[in-house]
Order: sequence, then C-alpha cells, then structure tokens
Amino acid sequence: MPHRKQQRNTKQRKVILDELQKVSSHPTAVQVHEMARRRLPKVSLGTVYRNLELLDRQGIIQKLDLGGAEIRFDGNPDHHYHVRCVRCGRADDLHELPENLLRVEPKEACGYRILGHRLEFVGICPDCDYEKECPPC
Amino acid sequence: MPHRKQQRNTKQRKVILDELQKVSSHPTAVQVHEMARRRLPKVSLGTVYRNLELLDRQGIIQKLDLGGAEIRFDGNPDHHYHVRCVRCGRADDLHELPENLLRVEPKEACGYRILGHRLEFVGICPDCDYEKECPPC
DNA sequence: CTCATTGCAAATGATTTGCAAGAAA
DNA sequence: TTTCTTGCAAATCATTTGCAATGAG
Repeated sequence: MPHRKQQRNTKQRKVILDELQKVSSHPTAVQVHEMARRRLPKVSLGTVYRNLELLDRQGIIQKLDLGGAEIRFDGNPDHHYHVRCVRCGRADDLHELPENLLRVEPKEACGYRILGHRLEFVGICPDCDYEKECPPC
Repeated sequence: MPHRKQQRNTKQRKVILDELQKVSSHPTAVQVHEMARRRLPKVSLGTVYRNLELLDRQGIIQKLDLGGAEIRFDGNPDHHYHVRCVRCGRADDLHELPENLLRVEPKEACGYRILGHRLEFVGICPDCDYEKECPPC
C-alpha cells in the first residue's frame, strides 16, 4: 500500500490557512500572499501556491478554477456555487438554487446583474478510461 | 455612434475558420494552428490567436474558457454544454439536459465516466455596476 | 537526525503585443 | 492608396519547479 507522506505543521501553512478562512471573499494566490505577508513578511509566493494546492488536495479549502481569470481560493471546502464579476474578477457565493437559475436565466442574483453562466461536466473520456487502475498522475 | 472597423477577408482567416468548422473536436489554439499550417505553412500562432479571438467576438465560433486547462474553440457558436476529460483535456459536446445531470449526478454520460461539474454564474458585481454605461473594455 | 518545507530565482507555457512589411479593398 | 492584417519576436503573467538551506518532529 502507498506510504502516506508525513506532513508537518509549519507556521507558514497555519497562517495561510488562517488568513484564507478569515475572509469571505475568494482571493487569488497573490492576494493570499499579501494577506499572509502581513504576519510573515518573508513568506514567499511559491510557498503560498504550494500550500494552497496542498490544502485543496486535502479538501480543507477549495480551489475555484473556472475560466476567464486567475484561480481563486475559498476557505469553505463544501460544494457550493459562485457568481463572478466579469469586470473586476471578484467572486461571491451564490445563495440560490442553480437549477432555478439555469432554467430561467435571471437578470439579478446576489446583487449581481447576471449575464450568463458557465457549466461544464468533467470526467474521464472513453479513450482514457481503459487505464482505470492508474490515477491521473 | 461608434465606427465599426472595416474588416478584411484574408485567406488566413478563412482557413482558420474552415479548419475549425471541419472538426467536431474542440481544439486548442495550438491545435488549430497545426491544422491551418497544413494549408498555409507560414501562418503564425499569433495570427491564429488573433483570428479565433475575433471570430469569437463576432459570435461566429465560441471560445470555451472553462477552468482546468487551456482555452478550446468550438466551431459551433450556439449555446450548448460540454464534457471534459480530466486526464487528456479533450472536450466533447454534451447530449443531455444539464438540469437532469445537475440534479442527479450520473455515473455515465456520452461515454464519459462523470466525476463532477463546474458551474459558475457570471455578471457585473454591485461595485462595478455603477459604471453601467461603459462596456467591459 | 531526517526529510518535509521553505525562500529564492529561474523556468514554464499559454496568450498577448509591438512593429515593420504585406495585402485587401 | 489606405489601413487592416500578418509574421516574427519579444513581452506578459500566472503558476511551477530546482535546489540548497531551514526547521518540525
């Protein structure tokens, strides 16, 4: 069986997670870096990326990797939907049922003037599927 | 009133559009470049990007700018949904109603083993909205 | 001690842009 | 002619990676 790599509790990791969980916005890695730097002036952007990646893989936070702009991070790992501003890139949580929004595209939601949506299903295609055993590398 | 820039009909543009419309896959800009190069060996990748961008803005093709990977292009400009392979990045058209897929996340669709979906609404946020008159630049 | 993690800097890789030459209209 | 487009190369920009030094356990 695979040997689970021993994980350490560094202060960088703690601060990065703490800063992300503190805000309700959905900051980019660069913004998380700025936030973390106020407490750890020497923390590097690379470390921020590495930790956000790691925390996402562990399901402690979630990476919002949708189109149009940079990746953003959400301190809340639970599955929920977002609205994004096409002008400034800001993202907010969506407090409505997506099925309703999809069926009758509304003009307004959460204070946003809604212009449309992006929806895509993800999975493994028929050509890749025969490799069922091997993880996506 | 804004003066609409006069557009020219170059052979590069024609070949790029033609090649994209010829395939049912959803190629990346680099792949479109390879396809176009078979007919116009000197066409540059920059030109491919510029034309795909322009054709998308005119609603002749559509840019698939969802997360996870590179932008892909679809010769069919009509609004429809896609399934994407998390392993190889390939994208196919979805031949099912997204509302049903959203409600009961299925295991299978279009030959893909479905793992999940990405959905995001896009619009103008309250802070940007006061600039109603000015287009998104 | 060990080896996971960091800071730093350099590397990537997709996309964009500046500019002089080329070609539609 | 005019000026939209192109090819080319260099520039961006977010993200990743290599590596020696650091520090958690």
